[in-house]
Amino acid sequence: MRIAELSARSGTSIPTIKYYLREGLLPAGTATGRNQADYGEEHVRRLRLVRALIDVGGVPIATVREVLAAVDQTDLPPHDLLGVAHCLVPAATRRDHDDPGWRAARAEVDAIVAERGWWVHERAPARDAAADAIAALRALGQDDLLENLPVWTDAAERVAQAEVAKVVARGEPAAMVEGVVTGTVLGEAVLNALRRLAQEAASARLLGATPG
Amino acid sequence: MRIAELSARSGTSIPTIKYYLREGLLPAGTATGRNQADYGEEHVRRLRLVRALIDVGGVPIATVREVLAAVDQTDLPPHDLLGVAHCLVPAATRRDHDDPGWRAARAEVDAIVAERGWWVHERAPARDAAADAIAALRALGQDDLLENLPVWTDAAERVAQAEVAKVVARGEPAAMVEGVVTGTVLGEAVLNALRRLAQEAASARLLGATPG
DNA sequence: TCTCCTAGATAGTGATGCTATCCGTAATAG
DNA sequence: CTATTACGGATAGCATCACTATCTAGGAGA
Repeated sequence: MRIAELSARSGTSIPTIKYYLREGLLPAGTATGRNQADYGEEHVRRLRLVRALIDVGGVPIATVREVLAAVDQTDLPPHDLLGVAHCLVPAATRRDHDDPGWRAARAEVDAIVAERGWWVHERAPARDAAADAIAALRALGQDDLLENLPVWTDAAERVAQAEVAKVVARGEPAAMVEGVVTGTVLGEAVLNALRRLAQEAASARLLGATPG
Repeated sequence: MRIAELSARSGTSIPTIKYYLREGLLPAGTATGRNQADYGEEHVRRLRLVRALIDVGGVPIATVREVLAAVDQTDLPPHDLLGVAHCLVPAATRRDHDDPGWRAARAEVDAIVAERGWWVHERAPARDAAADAIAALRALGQDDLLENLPVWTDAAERVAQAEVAKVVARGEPAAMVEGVVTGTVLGEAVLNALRRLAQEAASARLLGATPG
């Protein structure tokens, strides 16, 4: 198919598709002439994935490129599958990692990981990300909210277990990698939205209000 | 205190503080002369909150302004407390809401809300956000991952219940509103990071790998 | 042939989140 | 009592991001 059809089938404008081609988010079609190329189903699929990551997941272009490069590395050992998802954690904030408050939060995260018996790389970016957020809550004097850390950890553990099980059940490496990416990013979006809904429901229940 | 001290105490540059003042994220200090103003502890506190929302939560400036305006509306009825958090859900994507796939996803969300007996506003933005993500997963053919919807819903329910309980326990309205904002945004950051860690752990466990 | 489409290149756009500079005034150190 | 520094306020500039528009030269289909 030519670019016009790819555009129609994916709901993405032609200039945007060209931009993604330039940025390496989408492989070039097979050239059939000096200025003609042919796109296939895999381009439609890839384009839909890109749009989902960007629109729903809010993943920046540069990160999408990295992730897709990893996705296309089909010769990954199974264990490194989730390594792909590491690219998806935004780089650490500029927070001062020498700040005692931050170091305490980071130690707290490490303690949780150890206590749960989680096998996590010592330098996983998610450790820092968790520490950032915990440190921020403490700095704001919201320590009482952090009493829910065990609840959060439990929830994270259950959810992650179910998710990884589904992905592993696929068996085929390519499908697994794609499951990791979509599951991590879009699953996060689903979970966050459900949490907001549940919060509204819980507040209505506890404060005995009538919905507006 | 003057702006230099406010800058030092909050770790935010003076130009940035001036920018926040212009943008209405930070109330002006009490003027003590034609070109002098005095800032207090509440400015340090507010500035730290602003930085946490922006740096850790990734909340855009315009949204921070809306949220803070709501926070300062101290005469809210308790039930509307969580309404403040609604401002924090990013506006719906440009996804076509007439798309049948999206409408099905939205119906699925409504079914979950009904089944759980959640009391949620019919037009809550989180309903649309959840539908966006679910529709994207279906469009990408990742239906097997959506079999985890009950697991996600359970997790969201437990977490939200604990969180709302903590906030309600505070009693004082001003502290409750601040708890809603920080809990929603920073709690989300903590939860997402913990989920990533748990995923890595679960994958190591299921695939029997050794940490690198 | 005539018109439209195409790939590829280059440049421009609008939003966001700061950052830099200037001005006239005020505190303050010597 | 000056010299230096800091201040508030205003304006303008900058870097990044994610597109979007335009141009060129070359096919494709009627």
